[in-house]
Amino acid sequence: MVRKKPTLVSLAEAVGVSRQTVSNVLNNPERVKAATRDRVLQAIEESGYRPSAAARQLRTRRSMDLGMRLRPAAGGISGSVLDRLLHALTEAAQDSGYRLTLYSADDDGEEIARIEDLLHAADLDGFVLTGVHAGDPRVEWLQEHGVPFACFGRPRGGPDPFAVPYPWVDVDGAAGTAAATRFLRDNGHAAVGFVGWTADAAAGKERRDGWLRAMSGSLSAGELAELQAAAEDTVEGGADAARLLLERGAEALVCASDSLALGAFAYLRSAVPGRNPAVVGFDDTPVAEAIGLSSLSPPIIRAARQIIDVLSHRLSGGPEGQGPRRHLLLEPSLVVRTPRDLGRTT
Amino acid sequence: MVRKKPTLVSLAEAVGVSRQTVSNVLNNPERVKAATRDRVLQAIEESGYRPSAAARQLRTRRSMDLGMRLRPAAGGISGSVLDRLLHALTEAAQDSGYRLTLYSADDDGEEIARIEDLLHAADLDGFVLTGVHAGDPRVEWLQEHGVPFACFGRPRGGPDPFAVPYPWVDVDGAAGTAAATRFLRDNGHAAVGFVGWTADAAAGKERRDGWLRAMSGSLSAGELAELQAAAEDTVEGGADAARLLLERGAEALVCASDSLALGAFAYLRSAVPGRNPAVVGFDDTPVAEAIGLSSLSPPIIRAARQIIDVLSHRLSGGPEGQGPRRHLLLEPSLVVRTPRDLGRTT
DNA sequence: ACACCCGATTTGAACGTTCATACTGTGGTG
DNA sequence: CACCACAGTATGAACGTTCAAATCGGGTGT
Repeated sequence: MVRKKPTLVSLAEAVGVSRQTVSNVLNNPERVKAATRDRVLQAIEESGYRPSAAARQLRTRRSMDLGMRLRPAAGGISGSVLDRLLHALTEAAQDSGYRLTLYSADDDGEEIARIEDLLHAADLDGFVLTGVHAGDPRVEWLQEHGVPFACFGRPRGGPDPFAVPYPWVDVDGAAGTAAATRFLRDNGHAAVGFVGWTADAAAGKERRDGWLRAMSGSLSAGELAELQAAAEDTVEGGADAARLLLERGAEALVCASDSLALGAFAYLRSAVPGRNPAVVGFDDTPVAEAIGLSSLSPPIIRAARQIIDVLSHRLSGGPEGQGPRRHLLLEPSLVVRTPRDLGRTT
Repeated sequence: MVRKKPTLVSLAEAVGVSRQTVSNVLNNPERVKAATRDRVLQAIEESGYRPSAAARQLRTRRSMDLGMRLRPAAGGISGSVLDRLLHALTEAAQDSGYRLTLYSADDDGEEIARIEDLLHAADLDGFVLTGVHAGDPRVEWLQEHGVPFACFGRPRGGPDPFAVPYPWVDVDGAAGTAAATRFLRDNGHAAVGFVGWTADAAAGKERRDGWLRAMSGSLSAGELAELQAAAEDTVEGGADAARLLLERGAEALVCASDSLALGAFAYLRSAVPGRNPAVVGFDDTPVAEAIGLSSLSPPIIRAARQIIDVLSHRLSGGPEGQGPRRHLLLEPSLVVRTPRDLGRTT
């Protein structure tokens, strides 16, 4: 059976020093003589001592605990990005000695209430925000109350995101679509089309710009205008857009999402039976892997690492000027797959 | 600006009572006179007081915090079930006043180490286990140390799951496939085939049994044997199996997973161009919705509710005999969709 | 009138840690 | 030789809560 939990005091008298010395071994090792330190460390090891988070938190008002909202209806084919972020954040936080606490809220206002709750009651040290937009009330509230936070996603729809004082990481959509476009062109497709969204202007425009950048030079502006289409972010939308662009002479397609790409993929399959569809999606969702669709994979692990690093630096009172960059744009990597042919399998 | 955080003491002297009275208003309201209670409650309201979780935890050795492991490679098309469970658990826990803390671990042994950590350091009150199997070392360890826990998923591969002393919730696979089979038969398909897994015997067998139950009576055992196939849990596997069963006369298919169903769906699409494929998947993953595939939706929210209820009952020292059932099998519900036709959209 | 009980409230102590400060001994300095 | 600096260690207090036990004012019963 397990003996009674060891504490600083019980450990101290076992070793024959004072509790503060043991505490120092853990928190300020340089203050204690090497010989003493070793004896204490060994005793800690043997007893399996773990400092009580509650006691420490009560004294220091820090919990080593970060909060993140779990969006309720994260469903949909691309909801998975946030889920993957969550996984990566959990690991990154754990590696840095932090814990991750989840909460749910239906809207921004409710989230603020939850944050206030957790801040007062549980002394959370910082928060990870997703889906921030210009004039976001959560950002305002957190800044006003001096609460550390970091965002996944730039604040869209406002002034230059690089000018805001708070940290964020984001995926460089333009770099992604540009890389995908170059890849398709290098593989012999001169006329690469782009399928974007009708809604969500900012992110969609960025992804289109990447394609545009990689295409310009070889085609006229008029020709390029013919090679792009906008649709709702659904499979049907993608199929419709693919049909349209195919008629206009597109030979390959870069899509703003995997949903669109899935539709385009399926359409090309049935419309041009002989050939494998040259389609690239965005976000590299599980479906893409399942059906063998090439897609742009966001560097979620890097992003999570960055979020934790920047929060951890801020929380340990690191120097203002130094530390990880405040704003970070990460390029997605193109995952190339060969489409699975399901119709005629042997 | 925010005033200094109120505490029991500051509140108490503001109202003119002792700290213990305020504490009692919160924890044992019946002990304090109605008039006093009202005065205190109002003061709490006005001041926005929140009891300090750390102080409470230090004193009571309870954290109101539950732990759950986030599996590292939860990817794949059906990883989403656990993610959806996580969402539902977050909400259910929050509703019951608990918080959810995540941790990651690469295997069961590492998970035990993490649990021990969190137990000592953070006083977690209980854990949610996923993917338990017969002779699971985590279960053994938790039981031995008297730590409350609840499982999502029955312990497979051992004796009767209903005989184990610890609580679990699970999805009734047989009920699901039986319902799907009946649905297809009611819609005029006499020969409904089943596509199962080669691996993962227990869960796969159960899903097949449901189909068998719903089919038996109308067909001979020999005919039924012809109408089932086993494949790897991939899209190609599903397509291959669909082709095979189609040749053997199947008119509709019930599949053990959405991956298989997706493959079968795609195959039927291209093999029998005129008709909409009559295929039902399992788990109702986002892909199913995207492409219009009917699927069996596991009652995740109910399951989460149950897990929290059973843990919460145990933790608040509820009577052994009463409270929520220890073992709960929940029937998935069939989500019927009309397939999207992407080839010939107008 | 006295002892007694009971509901309502208060007080002292404890949970395990860290901060601020106080103490010790040793070696160097005026 | 008295003094000081300093590294190393020890002590008191505090963080905010809850448990256990003490106190306070009325009634009641005899």
